[in-house]
Amino acid sequence: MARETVLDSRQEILRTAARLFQQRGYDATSMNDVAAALKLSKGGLYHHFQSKDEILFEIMNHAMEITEERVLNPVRGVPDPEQRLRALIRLHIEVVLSPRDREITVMLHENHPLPPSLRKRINARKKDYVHFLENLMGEVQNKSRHGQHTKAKVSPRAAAFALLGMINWIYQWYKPEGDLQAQNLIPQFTELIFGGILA
Amino acid sequence: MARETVLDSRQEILRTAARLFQQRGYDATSMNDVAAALKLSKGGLYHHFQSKDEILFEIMNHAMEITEERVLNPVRGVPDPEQRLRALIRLHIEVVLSPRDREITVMLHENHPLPPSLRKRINARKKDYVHFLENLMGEVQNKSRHGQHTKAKVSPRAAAFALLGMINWIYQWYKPEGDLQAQNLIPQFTELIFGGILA
DNA sequence: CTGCAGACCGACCGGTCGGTCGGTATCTGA
DNA sequence: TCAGATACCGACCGACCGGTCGGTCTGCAG
Repeated sequence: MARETVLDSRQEILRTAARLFQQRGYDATSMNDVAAALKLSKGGLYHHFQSKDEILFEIMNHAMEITEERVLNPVRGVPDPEQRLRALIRLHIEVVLSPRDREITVMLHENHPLPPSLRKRINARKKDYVHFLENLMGEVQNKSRHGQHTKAKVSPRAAAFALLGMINWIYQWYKPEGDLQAQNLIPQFTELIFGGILA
Repeated sequence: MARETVLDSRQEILRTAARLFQQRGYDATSMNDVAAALKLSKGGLYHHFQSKDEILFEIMNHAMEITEERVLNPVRGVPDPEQRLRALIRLHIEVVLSPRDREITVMLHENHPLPPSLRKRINARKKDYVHFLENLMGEVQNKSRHGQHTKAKVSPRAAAFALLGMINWIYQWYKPEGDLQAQNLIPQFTELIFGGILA
């Protein structure tokens, strides 16, 4: 029981910290702010985490685990490459837009403050994602033009970075009350990518 | 003559500050750092600028002027919508990747630290750019399917945000020594967008 | 030669930051 | 019941932050 409550405390701290970091930015959020939002003293907060860096790292690591579980794992189960890419686009957009998963936005925006050793570990996980997407792009292109001897105009790598940019930039302009919402966004970005990589 | 040297000083400070802000981040760069890089004391630095915020605002404003002069103005001179969009993509990518224009990256990344009143002024200029691009996307689509009664699958607005995301995200992963350089990037992103919006 | 203005210095200010620490309240398992 | 572990408090630290200020140096106009 003790073990679980310890983990629960850490998780709750991370959730609150992620919310504040997303709203005000990492540097502009003090440990006092985080503690106060949890109705805790700063000393109490340092009982659970060694440093502010550790909190940021755990948030980012959690963000990578969220992408793993909510995007990559479901997607791996889709046999057809084209459907797999369609699923990835949809799930990735949903994760970025999910108000529940503020860790994602923090991970996308706050890489500077992390000390180099921790940043490398996050970047390694990001690179795995890029490679997965790059391979998937190649598969979709190969399958679509199987038999034909034409070559795709857009390389899988460029297409992967383009898609990541489109989606990961959403948090910079998206307003939930705006006229461009998730339901419109998913099919449109999907069409755009498929039209682009199969051209 | 005096007037010009004053402006030169301010410009040189802004250039150096932009470089440091881009490398270490705005919050992580102290006014002492900026002053030291200019071989100046902090007091001397405050002779030219009233606050750190003012420096950041001027950098961002300068970034918007760079886009105006190096992207929008040249592009406005292109009569054909399709060629206009092609030019915009190329010039926008070149500006983002130009090592000389570090202000752009700072503007893309550091919006949080700006006080609300100044941030609104920057955001207003950004919105103008989005609207310009949105209209251009619509023009290209209309011209391409003139006579046909089909409707484009991707709205101009979604396409505009997608393109901005693709390009503005580049600074997050681009390595000048990498295998994906500006010369490869420009035609590939161009193909991807045209394939996508005309699909 | 003089006097003034702009450029600049460096000591200093109040405040805040991340982080520490000694001590206490609370809970748990034997 | 009681000992020990865990959770937590709140005062505190040194460093550093953005910003100020009195004063000095220098170059130019009259």
